Amino acid sequence: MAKSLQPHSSSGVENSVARSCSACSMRQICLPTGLNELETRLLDQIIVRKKIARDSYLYRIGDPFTSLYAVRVGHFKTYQENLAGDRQINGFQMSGELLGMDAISSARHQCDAVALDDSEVCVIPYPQLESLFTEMPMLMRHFHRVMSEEIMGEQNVIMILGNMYAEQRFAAFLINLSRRYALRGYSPTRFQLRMTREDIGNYLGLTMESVSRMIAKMRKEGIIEVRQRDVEVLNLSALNRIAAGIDSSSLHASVEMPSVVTEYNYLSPQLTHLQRLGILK
Amino acid sequence: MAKSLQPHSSSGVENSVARSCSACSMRQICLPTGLNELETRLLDQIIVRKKIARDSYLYRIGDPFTSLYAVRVGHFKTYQENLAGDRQINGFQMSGELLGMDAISSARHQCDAVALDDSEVCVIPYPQLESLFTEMPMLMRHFHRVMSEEIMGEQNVIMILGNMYAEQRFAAFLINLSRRYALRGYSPTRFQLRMTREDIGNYLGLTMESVSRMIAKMRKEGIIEVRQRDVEVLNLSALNRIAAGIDSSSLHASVEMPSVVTEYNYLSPQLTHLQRLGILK
DNA sequence: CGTTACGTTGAACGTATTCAATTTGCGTGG
DNA sequence: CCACGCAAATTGAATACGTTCAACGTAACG
Repeated sequence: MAKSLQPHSSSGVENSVARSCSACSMRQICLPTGLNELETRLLDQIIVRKKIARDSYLYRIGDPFTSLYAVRVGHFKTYQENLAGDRQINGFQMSGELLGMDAISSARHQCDAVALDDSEVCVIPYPQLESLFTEMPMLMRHFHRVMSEEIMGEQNVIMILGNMYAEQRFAAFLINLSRRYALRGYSPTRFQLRMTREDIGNYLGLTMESVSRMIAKMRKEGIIEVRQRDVEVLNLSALNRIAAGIDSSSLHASVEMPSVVTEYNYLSPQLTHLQRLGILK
Repeated sequence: MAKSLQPHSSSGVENSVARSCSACSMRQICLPTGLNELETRLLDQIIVRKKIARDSYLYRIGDPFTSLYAVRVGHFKTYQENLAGDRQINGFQMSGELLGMDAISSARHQCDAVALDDSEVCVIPYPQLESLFTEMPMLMRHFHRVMSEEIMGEQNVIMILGNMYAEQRFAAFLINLSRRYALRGYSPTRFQLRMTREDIGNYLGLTMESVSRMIAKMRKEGIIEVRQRDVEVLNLSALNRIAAGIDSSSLHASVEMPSVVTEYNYLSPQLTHLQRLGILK
């Protein structure tokens, strides 16, 4: 194998392991979950990394499908486009999440995937991945779980879009982000929005203006604090109540009170009631 | 193997093959697609059939996940439920389609699945199915395509719910049904709605009343004829234009005119532009 | 033939959108 | 360092789309 093309290699002994799945902080969330050392190494051998600059495409609608992509660093959005040129954002992806699974059946990508930050992905050639499945049932099983999670996640979006008011939608959106950051070891209450208000609105089936109004409302009620794209969740249970649609807005949301809604456990691998109900991913 | 438990067996030589995938009219659409005779037989061995009466559950939210289900006869709806008890229908399933894939990751069903007709399903024990994948790469690959199609289908719903007006939504709904019936050898222009207006509205993020009004509007414009649940599509290209959002309603929709929208091919296994755009499944 | 579930239609209402004006933040150049 | 220009975000007022509420129809079934 050729030496690293990266400048500033810390030493000459830097080898493939140093940049392998085993050394990746996302290995408990990403594809190698549950694999042993040897298996991880086998998976490593088919993966290469790739940097994607902010606002540039990872892939585009119609591109031939060759690989899945795991986000290593950064964030992405994926969207469809209709004949009139309107876009619908399907989701925002962060580290450890897989992109491109919707392209398997048609062999062409069905979405555009755009980096929201300067990002880095692991390129996973799909035919080789499928070949590995035969030798590595654990990998296959986990892959199926990942696809199933993707389906669940989209069902949650369907619930949001089909059944919720603007305020509920935005609350559900924040809760979802909160939980995903918590899973990655980040704060569930303080994080940055990586996307514009317009992107959020598009994703939630609202306009940018409506999103802005929901933010203003929740700020006024002391549920969140937002400066630019920095979000602080001040009252998560109020957010949960709003998303669940059991918050009569006559109640003072800032008053913490025993609630019917079970507080969810940010780190539990088990699904909570709220997740099951589509409020969380 | 025991003799058939069914009454009225036409003869004593009726064996397992007579009720196998090889003999099933859905084999080109369902799981055994692409398998050879031997492989199909292996798949058969893990499958049993089950009848589900109209309005009864195939599975319920929270049920332990043991099997996937392929619809053999009849129709189903699947829906999620939120804390307030509101339901959101995720989809309607017809013959040859697979149910339960959203349960793989959590090992519990995430939806209720209810039969809209007296129906029959093939019960596919999931652990055994996964075991087969190791020996039958074709089966595995097709399964991945099926899951990927499920993801695509849900992305289409997201597009409908996030981006379309009531009229577009209903048009997209009809087009989707039309195409799926066509794939099964039925008429793309005459079919029965198996669900109530309320179910349609729920699925499309509308009320029953709105659906009713859209039907009335399209009838008045000569695009469809509807009597009870019998639908006849009189002007499919108008329907396509409406769904695509390129139909200025000032134009007389009943006048057939050259359109930017490519007429889609009902039977092509290839994805058309419209499908890709989320208007079709 | 009444009962019930499902569907249609009309009118008033409400939520989110549209359109427009302003504000804020940030990068660039004078 | 401030001025400028641009993109993103906020806010307000008018409008529109679909909902809600209510009354009426229609078909299936005992």
